[in-house]
Amino acid sequence: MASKRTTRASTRATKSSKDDITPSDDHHDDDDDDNNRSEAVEVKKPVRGKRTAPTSDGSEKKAKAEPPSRPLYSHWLMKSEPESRIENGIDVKFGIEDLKALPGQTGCWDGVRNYQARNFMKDMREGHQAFFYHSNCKEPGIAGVMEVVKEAYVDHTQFDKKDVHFDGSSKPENPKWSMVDVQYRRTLRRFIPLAELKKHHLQHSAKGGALKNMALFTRARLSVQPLTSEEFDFVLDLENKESI
DNA sequence: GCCAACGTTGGC
DNA sequence: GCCAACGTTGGC
Repeated sequence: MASKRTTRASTRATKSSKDDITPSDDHHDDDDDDNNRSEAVEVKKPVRGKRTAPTSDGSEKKAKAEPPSRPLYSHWLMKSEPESRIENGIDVKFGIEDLKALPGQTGCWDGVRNYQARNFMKDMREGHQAFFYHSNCKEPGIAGVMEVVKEAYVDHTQFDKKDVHFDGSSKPENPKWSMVDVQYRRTLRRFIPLAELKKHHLQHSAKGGALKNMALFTRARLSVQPLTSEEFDFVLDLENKESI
C-alpha cells in the first residue's frame, strides 16, 4: 500500500480541536516498535546493522527511568507524493498545494508505516518546522515549510479497511501507528531540487559543510526524517541563492 | 518502468 | 537469532 509510499495527509484533518486527547500516555505504543529507536540520537553515524544500545532507555541502570529525553531535534523533513498515483484504486497524490488547500491549511500526516519514521513523528513538538518534500515525481525536492500543530496521536487509517494504509495487525487497544497534524507555512521562493541538495551534500562530505550528514542522503528511504538546525538553515538559505 | 537499497517476515 | 525471500521506497 502506501500511497505515496509512506505518507499522506488527509483532508479531514483539520478538525483540530482538542477533542481528541489522544491517549498519550506515552507508553501506548512503543512496545512494538522494536527496531530502530536508536535513531534519535544523531550524534553518531547511522549504525545500521546492529542497533546500538538504545541510548536513552534501557541502558541506564538508574532508578527511575529518566523521561526519555525526547526533543532532540526540532526540524524535520517529510515526504509526500505531489503527483497522481493510484494505489488500490485510490489516488495518493498529496503535494504542498494540497495541504495549502485544506481547511485551515492543516492536515494530518497519516499513512506512515515505518517504525523509524513513526518514532520521529512522536518526537515532534508543536511549533517545530518541517520541510515539505516532494517525492516519487518528475522533480523531487523541497517545496516549502510547514509547522507541527498537533503532536502525535493515533492514526485512524490503520483501522480502516478501505484505506490504503489499513493495517490488520494493529488493534485499537494497542495502536501501532501515529500521526501529527501539520499546517502549511509557506512555499519556498524557489523549489530546491534533490539534485541540488545532493551536490551540496557531496561537496560537504568531501570538505565539510552543513549537509554532510543529511538524512535525505544517509537514510534515503526514510519518509520522516530529522534535520539539525544547521541543515535546516542551510537549506532555507538556498532559496535566496542561485541554484548550482 | 527499472532496479538498488533497504525494511519486514518467517522458517529453521 | 540468522538469514533468505519478499515487499516497499523512490530516484532515475
